[in-house]
Amino acid sequence: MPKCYPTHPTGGSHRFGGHDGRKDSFPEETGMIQRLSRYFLPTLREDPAEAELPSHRLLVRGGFIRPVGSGIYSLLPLGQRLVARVEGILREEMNRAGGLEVSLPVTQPAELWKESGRWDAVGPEMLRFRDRGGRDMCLAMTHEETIVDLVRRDVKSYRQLPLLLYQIQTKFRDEPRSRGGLIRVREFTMKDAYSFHDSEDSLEEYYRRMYDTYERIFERCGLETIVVESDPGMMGGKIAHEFIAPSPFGEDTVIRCSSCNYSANRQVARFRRETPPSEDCLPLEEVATPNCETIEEVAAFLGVPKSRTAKAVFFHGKKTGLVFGILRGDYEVNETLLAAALKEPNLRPAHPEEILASGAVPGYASPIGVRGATVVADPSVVEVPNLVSGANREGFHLKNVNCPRDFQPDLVAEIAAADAGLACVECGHQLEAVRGIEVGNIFKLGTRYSAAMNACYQDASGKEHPFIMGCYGIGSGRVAATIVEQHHDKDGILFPLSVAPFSLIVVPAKPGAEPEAEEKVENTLKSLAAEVLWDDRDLRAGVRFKDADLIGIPYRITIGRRAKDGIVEIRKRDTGEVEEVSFENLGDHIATLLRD
RNA sequence: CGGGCCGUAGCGCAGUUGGUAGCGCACCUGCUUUGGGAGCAGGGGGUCGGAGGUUCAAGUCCUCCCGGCCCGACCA
Repeated sequence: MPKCYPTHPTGGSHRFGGHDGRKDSFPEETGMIQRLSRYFLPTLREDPAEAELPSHRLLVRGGFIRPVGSGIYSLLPLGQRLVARVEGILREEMNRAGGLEVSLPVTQPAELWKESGRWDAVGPEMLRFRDRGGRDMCLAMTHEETIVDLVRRDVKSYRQLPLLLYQIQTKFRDEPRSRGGLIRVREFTMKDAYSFHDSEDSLEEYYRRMYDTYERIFERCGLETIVVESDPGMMGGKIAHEFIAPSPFGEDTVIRCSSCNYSANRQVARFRRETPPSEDCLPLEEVATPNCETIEEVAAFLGVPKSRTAKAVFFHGKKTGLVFGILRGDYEVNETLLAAALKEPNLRPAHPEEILASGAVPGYASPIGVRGATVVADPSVVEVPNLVSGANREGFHLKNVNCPRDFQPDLVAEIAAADAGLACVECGHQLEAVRGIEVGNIFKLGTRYSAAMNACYQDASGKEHPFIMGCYGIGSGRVAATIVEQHHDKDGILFPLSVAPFSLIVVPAKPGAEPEAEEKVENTLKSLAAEVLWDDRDLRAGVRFKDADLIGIPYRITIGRRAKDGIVEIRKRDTGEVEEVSFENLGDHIATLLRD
């Protein structure tokens, strides 16, 4: 018999980037039954040593992903199917919202980034290199510049607006610290969308639409999320929201009110300061406080509550120079709020020499007598009388410091970080803190990029205006990993049906032992067009049950003991409940299960 | 970029006062097993992260470098 090579059913390599299912959820494979003996599923019996997060552990162990370098992963067939399912949902919902799919390059010339000003503004997280002609290039970490360039060339009239374009594309950010498997990587795939408008109202309409679309997307993915106000950061927008999936291993902290619906990323969260005690201003007094360099030590030494002390924090801004922040001793500074108050994009902790040069003494610092620093005071120190503060002299503090009698801040702004237990800025009720993973974000960009890059349309009177823009991102790999974070147990993953790489796994207790039963089940599944993994491996049933549990396929059909009576078992992965179903009822039964 | 831990077979690990490399799982062969990670027998697989040094002799001691993980700084 001549050896022949099967033609690949999908033909050619139309999926570039490797992570980019261009079709919705494998339609060409609908109804497929994949023999596990012919699949590539290297599961591990033991947890990989370096993995800490459940999703990292389970995705490596379950044969979904393998590490290639720091923050760089390959997707194996099962992982690729998982991500493709997530991306299928993203694509369906973006299309439903009126989005048009495009594909922008990952490798980009520096010119576009120089036009927007981000070539210099963005730090080492952008990977830069030169091509053979010596031209500056970079790997895209986001695509505002490219999309603006695309649109400005061919969209000239308000009649072409609004326009919503999106892509599902690889991005590269050279994170200083990648971690947690697919949760925080350097190379990742993201659904990013950009909208173009001729009015704020139109932007608002689309922003709202994307907000609703995101809620649908995460619900379909089986993810619980909290929507919060967020910091526009380097995107330079005005209004932004993040979708945070609660998880004990999340890197973001959501501050939210348990009474009203206030919620915000801790980076921008506000809170209501307590009403300050009303006291007469007492005379300033210097007291010796040897070896009291922290608020705890000073408060304990002098026997005053921390809330009656003032804490000094020092930063250095590129534009501002030395920044002296002062807030109530029991609060923590929020660097994001401080930077925003100063309109200072580049804030870093100050070096000791810089602090000393201003006349302030670290550990014993107060704004009194400090020169050459921008003093930013939180309202808490402005309102509270008779505070304990440093004397700018080693080993001494001042009692009864009062603002503005003793010092006059250059700026009064809320720079204290909100935290659990403080009062809600809206209703005064207690705030709570929740850890979570940011799975999506939406920004109102305004004209930040269109103005810088001279991307304009003409209005009805022929006048030119820069596009008003919004942008909307969801990391597909991160969503996949977050689903695992929210859906697993001690035995493995519990995929929601909507994103499961396969809907069903068939495990014959002894493959080949009941050929008629296997054939009946196979024909039934084919007629249902279900996506099925069929575990025909020559392994003990127990091993295959363990693997089935590990990889989280929602339903398992076991062909076993009662096959000769015309009965198989259907086991639900998440509840473990088992039903016995006859061959005659199998089709209807599974159809019902897969419909929900 | 700072602090901590760690690099030995595909995975998980052991390796004593320095003496020429091991265990479990996985893999290959055979037999027995077969509904929750089987048993026996045989077998393959290692530049011990890399470079330099000390030594008669280095997985082990010293120096430098590289990589990984965790915490922090940073970031969306």
